[in-house]
Amino acid sequence: MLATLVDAPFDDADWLFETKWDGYRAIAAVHNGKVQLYSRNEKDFGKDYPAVVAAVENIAHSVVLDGEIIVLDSKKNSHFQSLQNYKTTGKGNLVYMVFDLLHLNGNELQQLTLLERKSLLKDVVTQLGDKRVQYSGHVLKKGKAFFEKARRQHWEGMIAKKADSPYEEGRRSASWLKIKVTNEQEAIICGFTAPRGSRKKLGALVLGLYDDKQLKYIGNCGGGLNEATLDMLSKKLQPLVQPTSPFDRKVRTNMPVTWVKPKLVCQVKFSEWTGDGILRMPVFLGLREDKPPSDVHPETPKTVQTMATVTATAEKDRVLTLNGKKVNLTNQQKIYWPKEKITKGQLVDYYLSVAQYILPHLKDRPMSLHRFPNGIDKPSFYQKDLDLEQTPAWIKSIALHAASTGKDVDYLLCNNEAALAYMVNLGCIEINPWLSRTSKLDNPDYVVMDLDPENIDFKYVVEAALHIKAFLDPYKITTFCKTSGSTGLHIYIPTGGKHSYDTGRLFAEYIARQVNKQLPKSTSVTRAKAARNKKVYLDFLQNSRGQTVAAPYSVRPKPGATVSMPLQWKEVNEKLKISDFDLFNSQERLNENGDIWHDIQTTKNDLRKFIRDVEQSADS
DNA sequence: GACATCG
DNA sequence: CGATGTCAACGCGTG
DNA sequence: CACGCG
Ligand SMILES: [Mn+2]
Ligand SMILES: [Mn+2]
Repeated sequence: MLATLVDAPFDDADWLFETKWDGYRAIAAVHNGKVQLYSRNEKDFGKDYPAVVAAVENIAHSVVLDGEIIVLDSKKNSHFQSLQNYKTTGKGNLVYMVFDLLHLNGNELQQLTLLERKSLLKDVVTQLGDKRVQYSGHVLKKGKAFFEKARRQHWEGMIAKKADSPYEEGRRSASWLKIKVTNEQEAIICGFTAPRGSRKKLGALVLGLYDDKQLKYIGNCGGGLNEATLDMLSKKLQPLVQPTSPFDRKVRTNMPVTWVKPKLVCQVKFSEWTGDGILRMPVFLGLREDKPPSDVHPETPKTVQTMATVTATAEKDRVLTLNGKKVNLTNQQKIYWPKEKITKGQLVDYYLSVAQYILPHLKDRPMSLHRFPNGIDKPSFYQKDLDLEQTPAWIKSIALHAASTGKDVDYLLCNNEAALAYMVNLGCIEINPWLSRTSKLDNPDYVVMDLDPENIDFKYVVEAALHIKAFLDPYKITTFCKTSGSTGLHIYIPTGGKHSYDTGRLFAEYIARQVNKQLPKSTSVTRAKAARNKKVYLDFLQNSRGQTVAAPYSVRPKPGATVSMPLQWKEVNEKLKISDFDLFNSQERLNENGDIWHDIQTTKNDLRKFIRDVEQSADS
């Protein structure tokens, strides 16, 4: 379980607050006196910290502990530097500071509340009675005061945890928030400058990180480098020297640079980011040998999606200037998710933060508005027809004829941030675009298979999805899968706009019926609910003009503020859960991986062979 | 959520 | 003035 | 044509 970085402390009775210890995160599994100690990348720590192993060995139970390996100074502070020092010199008060208990004597505890788990953990630690294993305490509710203490003590920061939260394995969670006193950032060493004056070996480190998959220059760091550190860095960097810059773009450094392969990761602290994304006053803190360079991304404080900002942005209304238009945002503090206490303002912030990724999937597509003006637990309604009288003039729309009512409908087009924010302000929690665009309204860009489980375990949805992929793979047809964010999965099959809705629907029906033949027990192609109880409904009927599917990266009006998340096919497995992706953790995935559905519009599938088989089956 | 109408 | 009321989809399949 | 369904 990882913490989400936020930017300000808060008081809340549902939360508890712990010291943020500065060392290496480590899991210890103790079973029959045997100990496994490892990092969150499953790197074995046992050999590096035999003292910790020796201490936890004496625990008289079978346990799995979560904690941080640190060096405590006389003031009970931890510094990453001291731990580095311990590794080379063996000096310092090494402590395994534990804060969670996952298993106890064969019982899985993940589903207990945090407070229940910590209470059991405290008993285990007390019973052990070894100074090398300590229990990380907490304060309840008063986060602001605790943050002041963190500042005075020069801690790295504090962790806010939801008191009733379960333990979420391996995931970054909205129930654990990291609030830092100083800014820190992992960075990749990409080169170094020549030494000046009395300094030896090297002058400053040239740092970079991966932003949207691109290696980006983030500044030079000359602070925090003493003679021993310079010596160590120089030794490690020499073998990595290369003639050319690892950056795609030319970087402006004042000094000539010796470039190195971007392999070595370090931790720096800094005062702030400059406007053009450069670290101001960075100070080197140490190497992060536990981190692969590909994992180094901007750790931007999540100013927006937190308890913290709700109080900070406590104003009722906001006016944002987006795309040169003033967008009035009303009732920003209104609660849209009562249980999660997520506000309308947070929803706006989410969509603006992922706008660059979601907008390409919305451009020129008529929108079905599904409005929840009073949150997810109150009545909602659909709206397709805009009242152009009361719509800002800068909102683009298109008038389209509805066959069933014989009326013309003015559909909203969501082509920029301003329109997106406007939609959300109307109470649109989810974003429902057509499958076709204004340039070719009767030809969808993709055929969609909508997999809806009806009282059946999600693993059968995964199974059905993999069967659909396996069925299409032999035709060399590229398919894209995402969570629906509600209960099922969506599979998109790009058609290059070469076929009508009617044809696309026939494709989808053919696929659905074939897969239903393979999995008759667990799937159904019948829309009537009674006929598909305890089955996965292979819904092919969304492939029609005017019908919609929740867009990629759309939030859903569901508990947990889940998000429809594009997946790699290898992620479509037994571990996948709908709840893996929500309004809090989706941006981070996007910042790291970019839009993995970016290519869906340009993917060219040759469907000729497939069409032959569909026609053949229609004949017989 | 936005607007019209009522008391 | 605030309180209250009104309105905000559509296509497909089945019986 | 009304209704269920998403
Ligand atoms: Mn669905
Ligand atoms: Mn469906």
